Amino acid sequence: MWGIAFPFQLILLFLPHYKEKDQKMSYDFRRIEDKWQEYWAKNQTFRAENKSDKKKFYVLDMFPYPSGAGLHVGHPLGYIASDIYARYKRHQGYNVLHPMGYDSFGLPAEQYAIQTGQHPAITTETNIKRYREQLDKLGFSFDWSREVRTSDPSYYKWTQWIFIQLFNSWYDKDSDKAESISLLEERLGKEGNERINAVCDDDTPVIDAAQWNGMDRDEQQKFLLKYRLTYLADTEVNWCPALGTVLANDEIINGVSERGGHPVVRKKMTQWSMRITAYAQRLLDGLETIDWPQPLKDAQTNWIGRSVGASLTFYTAKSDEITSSYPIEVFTTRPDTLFGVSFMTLAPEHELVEKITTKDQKEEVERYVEKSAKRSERDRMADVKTISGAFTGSYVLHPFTGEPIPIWIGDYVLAGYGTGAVMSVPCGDQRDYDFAKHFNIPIPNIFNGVDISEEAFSDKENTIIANSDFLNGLAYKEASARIIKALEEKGIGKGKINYRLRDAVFSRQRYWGEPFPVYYINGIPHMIPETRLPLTLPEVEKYLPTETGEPPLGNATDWAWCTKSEQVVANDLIDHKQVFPLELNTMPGWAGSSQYFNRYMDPENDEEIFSKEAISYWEDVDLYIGGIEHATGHLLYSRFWQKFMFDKGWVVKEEYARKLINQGMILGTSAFVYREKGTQRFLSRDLIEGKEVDPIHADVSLVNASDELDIEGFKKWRPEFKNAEFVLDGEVFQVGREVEKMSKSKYNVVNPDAICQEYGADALRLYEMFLGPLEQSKPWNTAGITGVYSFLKKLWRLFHSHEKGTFYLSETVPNPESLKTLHKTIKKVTEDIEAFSFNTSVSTFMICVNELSAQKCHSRQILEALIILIAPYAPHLAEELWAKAGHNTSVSVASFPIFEEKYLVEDQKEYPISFNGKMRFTLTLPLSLSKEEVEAKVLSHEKTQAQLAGKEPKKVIVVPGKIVNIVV
RNA sequence: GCCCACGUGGUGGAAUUGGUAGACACGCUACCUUGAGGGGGUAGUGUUCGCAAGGACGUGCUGGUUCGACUCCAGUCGUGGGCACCA
Repeated sequence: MWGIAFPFQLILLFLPHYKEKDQKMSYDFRRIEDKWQEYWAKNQTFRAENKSDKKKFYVLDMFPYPSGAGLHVGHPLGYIASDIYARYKRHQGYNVLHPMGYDSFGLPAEQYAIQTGQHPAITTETNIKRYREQLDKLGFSFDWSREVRTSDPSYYKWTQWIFIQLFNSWYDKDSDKAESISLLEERLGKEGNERINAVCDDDTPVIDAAQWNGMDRDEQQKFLLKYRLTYLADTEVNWCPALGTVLANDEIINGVSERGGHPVVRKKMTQWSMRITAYAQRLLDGLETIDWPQPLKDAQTNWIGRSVGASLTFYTAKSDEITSSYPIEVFTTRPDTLFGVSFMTLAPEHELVEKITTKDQKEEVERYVEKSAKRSERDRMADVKTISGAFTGSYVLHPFTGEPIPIWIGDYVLAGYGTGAVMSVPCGDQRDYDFAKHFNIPIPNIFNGVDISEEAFSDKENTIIANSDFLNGLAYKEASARIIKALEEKGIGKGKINYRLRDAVFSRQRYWGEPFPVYYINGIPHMIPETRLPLTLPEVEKYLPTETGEPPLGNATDWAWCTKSEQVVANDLIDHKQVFPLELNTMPGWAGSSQYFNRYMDPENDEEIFSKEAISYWEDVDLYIGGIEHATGHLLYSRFWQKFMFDKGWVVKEEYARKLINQGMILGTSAFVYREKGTQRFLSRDLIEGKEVDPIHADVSLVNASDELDIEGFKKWRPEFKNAEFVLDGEVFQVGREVEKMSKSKYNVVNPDAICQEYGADALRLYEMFLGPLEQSKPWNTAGITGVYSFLKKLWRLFHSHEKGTFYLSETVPNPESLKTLHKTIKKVTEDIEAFSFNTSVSTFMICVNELSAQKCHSRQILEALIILIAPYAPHLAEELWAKAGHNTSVSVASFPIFEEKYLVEDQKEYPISFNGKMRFTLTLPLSLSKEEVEAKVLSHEKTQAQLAGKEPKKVIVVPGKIVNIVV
């Protein structure tokens, strides 16, 4: 009995003591992180106030679409960076707005609903919960009281509201801003539209006041649609039959839908459009005023595609067969080459083709038109080399020479760009040149001293015009100005700036999006009253298009608007007198994300989109972090809406984000095992040379830091390989590695939850930053996290006394060495955060902790400063140490340490001594020495003499405090 | 084809903006510590010649500017991204 009891008592004696010491000493990140996440939530530590004497700072992340897959380690990268910056700004005394929300309308939830019948709102709710849990685990300092969800009626009320405001506006080119539609009506009633300089549909007829006043209300409304900033138009759209929806150009990849990969065809449909083209120039100009990455600005500049030139009209020649003369408008960037035109080319889809084609050519032209209509965009794109076209048989007359110019059609001219017609100048444009060569059309040379026998000459800068009447001898610029003047005098043309940017189609044939606040009377759209917003999404039985091809909202039974009761009523009640059908389309994904950054400023406001006080305090986003994939989508549309809001005086800044950073993508490091062809034998990586093998993806969690496979784990994971033979290289089986996009199908997805569980959120945050520059794409490799994990443990140990086994800070005056280490760190870390160079600040922390550990520093003065420095990066650990150091407020409001030069002052320098620019040895010398003294000391040194080997130095360069270079 | 970004050890990357290339980590090697470990520690680790001291080479490639170049200039190759028969 005693024999057992004695050692047992011994254990009892030692265990509690041992455990206690162990617990105090060891870095128990799970307990610490749970504790502080709870503390922040309970105390609303990061709640931002709209009224404050402090200066504001707004740090914004692109809000996520809550997908069913949850977050992988690539998603939080930008959030960690912005969180560090937000926390840093709080330490600097700013009132920081750092919100988060969800872009929760979208196709995946809808497709899931189609498959399962589950309402998208339910899936969305579930996904959001999951996202929130994952985000919370990472210790972000979001002000969750400001959360927005684009699918929430209290939010999309304001998306609908903005839509109505756009509907009620038009763009006046004279005032160069959006104006109220009632102003336009007033002017139309007084003077017609001849003097109204507006952005409007191309086919808008010129009318006088009498004509306007003579229209009935419906006709007037139809006419106004030509001006409204959001309008209904028959547009040729990318119709995807499989999805039953229209896709934007940027939602189509290689001719198939981005989501699902279904075929896409061209089709005419009545759609809502946004007149973003009205803002083309201002969207370009605005880029100059904001600190956004150049590649992103380039992408937007490209997308807007401004080109300067002239628009002019040619008239077709009458003939016995074609008895009327038709105008053909063209746009050209080279009006100076007008005398070099030797043919015209129309897009096969051009409306005039039918009218001007002669009997003789009819068959050929029809065949060609038919042929090119069949070709998909994809074919046309893939097949750039083939030159094809057909002659219409008709001519236009040259506006100055009167010469007849043959009219051709060719599919290299795009119906959707410019006017769908070009004046072809083969000597000055390679495509025109190739076309002319192919069809034996003459190529007149209108350039002085240029050989065009092999190719066209398109160098504007070195152009001297010849054979061109009054343009002879002029350069590009002068010739263009002269010809534009001449065209204007003749009344057949003018200088023009053309944009590639198209108006944005705003209708989607989907269920899970914002309903339009629109009902129809006689096919004319009317807005429901603002006071009745939001118009909430109706329930439907099925989320698919209806059998008659209507959008999913066509399945709703209660989807009609009663103008008397001002509410949604059953479809049965539609009488087209009081009750009218509602719009069946919904808004696209980018609608909800185009103003969310302003709504965060005052998210609970039910009276206004945001209060005047809120917008005038927060103004704009100081730092916006997100992916570059939104360059020509969200980031362009949101700028457009902001400019509109600015015109209306609702926001105070024309550009909503001063600075933007694109975080790079985190790539996966896939692992491969190699199976010998035709066998069940797997070979370790080093054994595959000369063998024919099939690489097979292995889950990255089965591979350790040395690329060794857990064979048993692999067999369990892929039971079909249970009996496979594994040929080892010595003791181990090695896998191959390859960097690919992180994706489920490649088994290289790394889940942040697992990492938090094993190493903690602070380690994950540090590691994501340590990986490399924020903007750069970089591969993920979980193995490396042990580096920052050991660093955190080392940091923890720095605050504990090994002897006492407890938390320990000394109150003694710090030694100069430790002060130097600290201030070196303050300097570097401050510079790094300001430059968004988070990877280098993590290394700086490591160096700092290495040095302080070596110095056995326990000084409160030093270590408390270090806690604050590191708090933005590892907030949980910092809070815990801060509390242990005796503080009872959150470290997040402590002032950031200030760098003091005096601690870094050196009195000597280890000079690198180089010969012909190559460093040979170093020499420590006092910094007080003059140039001459340094030179003398260095030259007399024995190592210098050895290097010189008796030769005389030709020249000695001394840069005091930096370097000595001796030229031999 | 046009526009943009980027090329540094076995790997991720650093370099005070023209001044000691490879900081800090991962990995690897050897050793110490622990009952054991996904623990802690010490030393080494660009390539190459050499027992060593020491030398040579080295930032995609070729030139140039400079006392001195990863850094600036010209050209070139490669990788990634955007746009694309845009008149």
